Amino acid sequence: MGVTKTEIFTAEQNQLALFAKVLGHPARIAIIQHIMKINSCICGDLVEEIGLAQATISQHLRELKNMDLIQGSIEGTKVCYCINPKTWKTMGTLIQEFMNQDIQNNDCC
Amino acid sequence: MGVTKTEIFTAEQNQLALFAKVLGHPARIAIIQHIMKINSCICGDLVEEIGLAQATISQHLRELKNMDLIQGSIEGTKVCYCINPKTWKTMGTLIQEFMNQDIQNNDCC
DNA sequence: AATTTTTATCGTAATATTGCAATATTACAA
DNA sequence: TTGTAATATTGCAATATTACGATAAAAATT
Repeated sequence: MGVTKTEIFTAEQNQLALFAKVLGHPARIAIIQHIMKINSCICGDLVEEIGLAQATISQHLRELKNMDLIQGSIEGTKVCYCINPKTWKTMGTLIQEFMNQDIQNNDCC
Repeated sequence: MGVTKTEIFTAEQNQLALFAKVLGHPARIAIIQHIMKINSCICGDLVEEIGLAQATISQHLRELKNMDLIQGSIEGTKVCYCINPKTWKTMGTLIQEFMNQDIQNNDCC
């Protein structure tokens, strides 16, 4: 079917999965890393930086925007993107909470 | 096309994306949380716990196994699963490294 | 041996994702 | 206002994912 049965899971499980999903593509990882590395907003150099077609990059940017992970502002003909710190922190907390569950009693398998 | 161009990204970007991708479904989040909660390996009660068909659960378990995030051992007619602590830690380090990049100069957008 | 229990696999349908060419849109420049 | 540059959107093809019924396999129980 290709359609996820979100209704049988908690809101937290669904949100965590959505965040993980948007990070689940190397292009989107690379985009975020590039914004971080430049240490300011990026304006237009993503297509050369990452080797994908302009339409494809735009699509990945839209997905990151849909999750509110990045925000853009129009700067003439260009559009500048940067991380949305609030969502970034929300995501970080959710992921960390999930990852930090301690693994105990794992001598059974 | 539906096929990711992994060859234009670094091994680390691809691996991080693969880990994120496998966490990008609420059923797999729920499976991991249940194993953690039980605090030992789980043997067979996943289908009732999560409301998906047995074949679907088995498929999600296979994906977690493919990423080496869980390991199973046969216990009679049942199969017991637990977290693979080594991969879990590897993933945690990768994700944390990625998440902890500091957001500075984000007053530009 | 026949039955039951549990899990894996196969096949299939429905939907989602990835990628790109073509085109639209928007703002600036000449 | 005509052209140029940058980005978004549309439409499409190829592939991937999700879900489940049916069936297989393997061990335990009767």
